[in-house]
Amino acid sequence: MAATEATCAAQGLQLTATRRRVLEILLEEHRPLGAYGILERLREFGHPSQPPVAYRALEFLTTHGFAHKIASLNAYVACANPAGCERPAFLICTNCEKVAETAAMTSAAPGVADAARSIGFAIKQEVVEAQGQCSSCVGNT
Amino acid sequence: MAATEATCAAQGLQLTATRRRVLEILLEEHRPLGAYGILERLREFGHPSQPPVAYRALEFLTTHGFAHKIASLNAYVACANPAGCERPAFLICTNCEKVAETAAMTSAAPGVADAARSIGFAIKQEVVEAQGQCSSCVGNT
DNA sequence: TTTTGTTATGTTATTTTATAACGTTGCAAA
DNA sequence: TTTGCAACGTTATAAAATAACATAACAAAA
Repeated sequence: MAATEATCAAQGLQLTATRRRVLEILLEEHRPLGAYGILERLREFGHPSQPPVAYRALEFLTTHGFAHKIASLNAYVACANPAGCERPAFLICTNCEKVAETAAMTSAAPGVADAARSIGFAIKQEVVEAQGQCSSCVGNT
Repeated sequence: MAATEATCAAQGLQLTATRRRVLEILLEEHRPLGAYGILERLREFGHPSQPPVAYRALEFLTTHGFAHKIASLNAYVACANPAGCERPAFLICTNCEKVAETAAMTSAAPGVADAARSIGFAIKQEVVEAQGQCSSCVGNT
């Protein structure tokens, strides 16, 4: 949260009340939350809670790397390392639903980078999401 | 298509009319098609076209590796190599919408595999999707 | 042959996820 | 002091996916 505030201050980004609240909600949960789950939480706090409210905040947060969308779940998580987040990849536990974010310094998927280079494909963005069981859940279910 | 037929025959899978038609539709398109796009095409051919029709066929096709879901697009593509498809990864052109499938022999994302190992996470499935521009589209848009 | 189990289909309705569109507000720069 | 811009509030709707339940087709068991 502090890192996010710092980044916003440094870059002149407006961390408005709703945006901040959505980020707080994501940080409190330790698992991905759907847009409508976020809306529910916002409602509890008396915020406006029509869908665009959540989607706008999420767009801001994901655009600037403060949160990420997990495409295979249609859900959102706070970034684990907002200060220096590049090419994030995710380990999604199908049992407890928690998500670990790997802060790969280099590409998480060099095999893909090689394949891309060989056919002249210019990669702009990577989505790398692994599903499985976290250490606490291995063996269960 | 031939490979798919062979696999179905070998494994006792029923490649029924609708399933076959959906796969043909995906093979004809050279780009990912949403479930409702598929339904439209089915309708043109006089097939029943309620949503579950497409989703059931897609579930069959994806479960057995004859097609893949592109999670970041909520869309589907025919598998480029149904005979020996493991750990597929995708290069998605944001300009022309075509998708190249890389048939990585090993994990497309070893960085993630390493991270997983180090925290005791057991990976069951990987989603690797890169967005960018294909060789024909680099420079455009 | 009839019954039974299984797999696939047909259909209606609903849920879940996401965006379009349009007016308003707050604030800073011209 | 108005003009421009970014963010917000709200209504409506689009797009994606699934729940639920009835029917059909067919092979194996009785």
